[in-house]
Amino acid sequence: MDDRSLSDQPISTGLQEPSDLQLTDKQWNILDAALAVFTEKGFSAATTSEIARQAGVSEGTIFRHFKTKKDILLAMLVPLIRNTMGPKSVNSLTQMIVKNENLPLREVLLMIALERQEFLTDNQALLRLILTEAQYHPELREVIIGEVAYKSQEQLIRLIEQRQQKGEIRQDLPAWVLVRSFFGMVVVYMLSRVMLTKREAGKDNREEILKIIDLFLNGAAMEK
Amino acid sequence: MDDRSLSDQPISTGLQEPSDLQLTDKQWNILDAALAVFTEKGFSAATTSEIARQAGVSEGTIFRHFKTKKDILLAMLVPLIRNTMGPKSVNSLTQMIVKNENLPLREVLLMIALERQEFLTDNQALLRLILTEAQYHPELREVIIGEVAYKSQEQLIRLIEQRQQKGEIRQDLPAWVLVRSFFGMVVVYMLSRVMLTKREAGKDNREEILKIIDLFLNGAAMEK
DNA sequence: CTAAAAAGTGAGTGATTACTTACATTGTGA
DNA sequence: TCACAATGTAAGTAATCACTCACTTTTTAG
Repeated sequence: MDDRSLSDQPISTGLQEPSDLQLTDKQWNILDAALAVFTEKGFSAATTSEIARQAGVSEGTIFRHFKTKKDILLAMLVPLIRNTMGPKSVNSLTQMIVKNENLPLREVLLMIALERQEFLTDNQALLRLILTEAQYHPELREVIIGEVAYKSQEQLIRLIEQRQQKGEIRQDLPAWVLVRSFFGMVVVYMLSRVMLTKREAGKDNREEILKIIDLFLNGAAMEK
Repeated sequence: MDDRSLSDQPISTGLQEPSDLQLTDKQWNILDAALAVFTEKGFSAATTSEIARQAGVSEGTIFRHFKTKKDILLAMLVPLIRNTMGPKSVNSLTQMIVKNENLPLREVLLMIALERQEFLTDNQALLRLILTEAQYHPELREVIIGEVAYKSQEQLIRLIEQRQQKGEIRQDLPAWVLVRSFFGMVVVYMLSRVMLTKREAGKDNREEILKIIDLFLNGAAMEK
């Protein structure tokens, strides 16, 4: 009925990770429904009665398992970030970096950008919810920064420093400037693609991403 | 009492622009209070009674002037974007571009980045509100894209094409790739600066921005 | 000055909210 | 089989919500 349900989302298996094994089927149903309702309406506009309806349980059952509405949000998002989004992001970066040490930087960056794009389009609604609610729930903000942002940046810095040592890229700029700049170029490209245009996701934009990588590597200035 | 009040915000004069002259003092008070409450709690969690309290009027007065709560939000944000944020952004870009046609691109980009940074730090809360609520109110989204995003991009594209014709920068990349990439580098740098670090805004980061511009112009690759 | 219109008010309005409680059902260990 | 705990539920609960209305005050026009 609801195609944004947790079970259809690429990220869904997150709630079944080790540290969440104590979750029963019913609790999982509730969090599944909560994801759908929260992503559609936002935390404040979502109601516990609608979550109950979509989960197929009574409202009392919800409050048997979760003390407050906010608890539902955090019980859903924090493990999702900590156990799934975070490791998924960081590990795929780590793998791509160590497995392709001898590939040209250009190729590695393309792989990273494409993987990032897939992740972003697959989990659009969820990411929007997380970033929106991070404004109002500091616990969320800390988990995102600590488990995803910081660790991902760390991996990319490793890649850059690896290539700096090989003499492939400039050593007169700190690695974090290169990392954040590349990240910014790619993410803003993808966001503006989604927001400003009607083009379908994942359609023949490999060439465009290659242009951005070209720009990142060779710069905008005319060659002398 | 509330240091986020409209009258203290750099953008505040927006509501007094020509097309809003029909606003009375009381209406202005209400929108001023609405800005404070909406930015603090978000649209859904904000209550009309608190807006009334902060505006120093009764709740009935609010609904005498605005039909619904959503009307308050739009009556506040749409003119703010259309009459102030939009023109301010676009005009300052236009001026910097035409006034400095003979300055090195590096200098012009620095001016643009610094001006952007000032705008962003001065209007942080307001921008957060706008981007958050744009998710749920398509009218807002359209105004932002049409009045700010599209027109700003247009100006930057003009700058890039101007410099492409002068042979200063590469002509084998479409202007929009250069524009969005530069924008992404700068904005993500600023956001990560605000979110990940504790550094005070506007403090000695001129050098860092210059590094980003250097990267944009000359690329990450080792010079051959 | 006056009368009508506009603006302001605070006490409602019914609907809805997150959450509770009293009770029923189910699962479990001996 | 039975006692008891865990789980589930529908009908609450008080609070709060956006919004209205009957009425007073202020502004305006002739």
